[in-house]
Amino acid sequence: MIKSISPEFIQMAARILKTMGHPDRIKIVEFLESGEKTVGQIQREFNLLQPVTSQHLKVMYERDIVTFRQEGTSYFYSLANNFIIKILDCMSEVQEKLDSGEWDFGFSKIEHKKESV
Amino acid sequence: MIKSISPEFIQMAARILKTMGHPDRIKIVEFLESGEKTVGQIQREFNLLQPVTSQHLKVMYERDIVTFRQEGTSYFYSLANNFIIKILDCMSEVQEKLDSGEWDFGFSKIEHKKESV
DNA sequence: AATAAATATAGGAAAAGTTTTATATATAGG
DNA sequence: CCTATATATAAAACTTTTCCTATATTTATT
Repeated sequence: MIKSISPEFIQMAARILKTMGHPDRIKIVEFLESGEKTVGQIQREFNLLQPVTSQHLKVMYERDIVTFRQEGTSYFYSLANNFIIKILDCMSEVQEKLDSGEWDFGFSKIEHKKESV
Repeated sequence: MIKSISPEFIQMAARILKTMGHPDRIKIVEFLESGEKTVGQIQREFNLLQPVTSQHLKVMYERDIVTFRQEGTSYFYSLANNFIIKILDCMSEVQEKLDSGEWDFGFSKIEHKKESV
């Protein structure tokens, strides 16, 4: 029997994948994997503008990717669910395969167009 | 030791996740998991307009998610790499956990706002 | 050669996402 | 109270997607 993914799940997954489809956000989420971080820590870690950092976090909060707790003027953000962790795991597995040469996508280059648009 | 994902990989992953962040495209890719399909088969399976189907496939082709072979007037599309399969696996694992009640994201509601007191 | 079938491409409008600059809010410390 | 710090929010300018309608291209068939 073939697995079938339910429509509601697909909707939810699409929202999450789309949201995660941004380099900064992948980095942030990966950073959060090691534990909660304040906005300032995240901002400094990746050299982001403060509003950009806040906005990424806000979007991810609205989409249930991160959550936070406030303590004084600090906001500690952390991962909100296991799906995200799964996705991170998935990514590192894939990177391992690529590193080991077991897989080769043939598009190690960032730029890579078969067709211009 | 903490895994670290390389910058180039992050760029690539972001592109793929973003592209996969669309319900139709998740469905299409899942459909392709069982083997190559023509545009018409895909279109009929999900009741999509023909140009929409073609466009999704074109975008996914440009981003190395699918590939195709032509035979007469038919274009047979199939999955282009293992990352995609990993992502699909990841999604079905997550769905299983949700179904079994082992996990609960608690966000069935679409709207969900951070409100001050 | 004419036609049909399958699919691609083009163009534009609407929607969604991103970035920048500016400002507001809330808390802690003096 | 006043000020500094940390973070959020707002608004506008852009940039990218997405979706729709229309049309083009290619191959097969008659």
